[in-house]
Amino acid sequence: MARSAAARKKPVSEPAPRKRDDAGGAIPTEKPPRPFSSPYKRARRDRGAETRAQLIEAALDVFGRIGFEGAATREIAKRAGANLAAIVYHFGSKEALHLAVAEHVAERIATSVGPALAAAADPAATATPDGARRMFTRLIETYVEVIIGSAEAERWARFIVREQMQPSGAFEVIYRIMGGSVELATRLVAVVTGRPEDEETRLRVFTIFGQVLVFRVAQALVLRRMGWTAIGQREREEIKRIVTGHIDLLLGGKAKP
Amino acid sequence: MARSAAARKKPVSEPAPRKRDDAGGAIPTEKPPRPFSSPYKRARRDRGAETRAQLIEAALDVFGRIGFEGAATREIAKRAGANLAAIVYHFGSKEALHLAVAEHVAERIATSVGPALAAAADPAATATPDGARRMFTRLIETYVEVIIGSAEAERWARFIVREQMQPSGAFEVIYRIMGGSVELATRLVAVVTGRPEDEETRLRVFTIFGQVLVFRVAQALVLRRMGWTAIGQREREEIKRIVTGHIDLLLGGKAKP
DNA sequence: CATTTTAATTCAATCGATCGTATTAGTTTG
DNA sequence: CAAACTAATACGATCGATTGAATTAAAATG
Repeated sequence: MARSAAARKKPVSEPAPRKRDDAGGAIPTEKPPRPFSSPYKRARRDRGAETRAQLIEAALDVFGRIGFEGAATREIAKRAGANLAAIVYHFGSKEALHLAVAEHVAERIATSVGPALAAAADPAATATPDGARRMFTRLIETYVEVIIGSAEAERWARFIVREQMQPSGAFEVIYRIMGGSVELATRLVAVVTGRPEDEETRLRVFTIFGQVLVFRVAQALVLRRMGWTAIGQREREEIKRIVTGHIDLLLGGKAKP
Repeated sequence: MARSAAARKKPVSEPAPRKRDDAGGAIPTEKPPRPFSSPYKRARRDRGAETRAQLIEAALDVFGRIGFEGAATREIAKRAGANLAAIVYHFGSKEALHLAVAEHVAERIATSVGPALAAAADPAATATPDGARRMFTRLIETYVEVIIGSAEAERWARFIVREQMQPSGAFEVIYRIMGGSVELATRLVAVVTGRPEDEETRLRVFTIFGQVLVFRVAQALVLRRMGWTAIGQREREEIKRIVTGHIDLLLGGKAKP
């Protein structure tokens, strides 16, 4: 009864034109893409795109800091400069917004590490142990920049780690890109060491990722211990140097440069 | 007016007789300690100790999983088998309970890694690089057990990681024990490598801790990637083997066993 | 030893505030 | 105008916290 009116009004449950086919290797641009140039047919300029984007950005921050249950939709709307009803209008529910944030994070990560991933997936570049090692090192350096570099990644990390500790439906979305990265990295390491992609190799890859990850998830401890106020370019280069040096030590004697 | 009655009744804001002098290296027993034998003066038996302990245990779990803001005091009280009002009665507020949990975690960690820390701090055992290496390896193995070992430690870890990503007053409490561990580990590594405790050495120690930490903060990813359903004894031993092997590779050629 | 007193603790009921969501009227735009 | 979108308000549920009475057991008293 009371449903009919609502059903007529809202385009919800088809979360947005933000949807892409299936993403994959494509590299989306930073800004929300315009639908077309302007055949002004049904394609009215998506006025709500900006609101959606701001809601997602605000939600990413609030969900990451406070957690899903604790996060208040009013706070998210306020930070996004949007109306409270906009959340339900654009996404359908708080939970759907949470999922949209996960998809956004997955997309942004794909954008950030996509080039390095694509390069590493090139069979030609990974034919020899030396080539694989160079690709792997580059991949890890990229991860250093992404994971502890950008302020944006700080928000991603909070959101993702929360999902790790209490996985929800959003974990599935995140896993697609994360799992692929780990899988690719494992293949590279297997080539470098000349060993199969067995349990040991997979675990070793995780420990290498952990060497970067620690600077993100234990950052409060790191900053205090190191006497740093922030991890800037200098600190990042130093971390890169240490970690790549460790990789050389761990994956066998370093080849000539 | 309405205050006088309340003021008379509650012992709050002096959180409990649970308070110890300053803890430190002492190893508290599991059960709440009796005040004295019984000079039956003012020392009545602390009936509320058990309720407090159960509230802290329940709060540790709920805070760790849901986060501070999202956690419901009703849920905590329910899990503790206590009344909702017991939280305010024993701790004063939800936030004070959060701090009490942090202190509890710090105490329990001190108990768990205390022996390994004390052994590692013994000057005699760390006089030679080989001795220092053995101590460091033992320390890391202890951390594997603590961080990804017991079910209890799993709850600690969730709580601590949350504090790292969004430090609150509880971070200060946790840092006391964590910072000391990192400092000691750095000293050991410096002895092993024969290098000073400079920035590089400190960073290297973090990367080694990261190799363990990753199995906690990215556990959902690890489980799915490895095809595990949980990290049990077998998986833990495998992780220990990998990480200690890495330590040998990283800190210089392994000495004879 | 029996009783009363007293403080510590637990309990159910309840408060105002805020939560996510629903509803409806109004505004903007092609 | 019709569709897309925002603003404002309402609603039932749940939040952390408060209250005052009931319960408990040690201490004081006779």
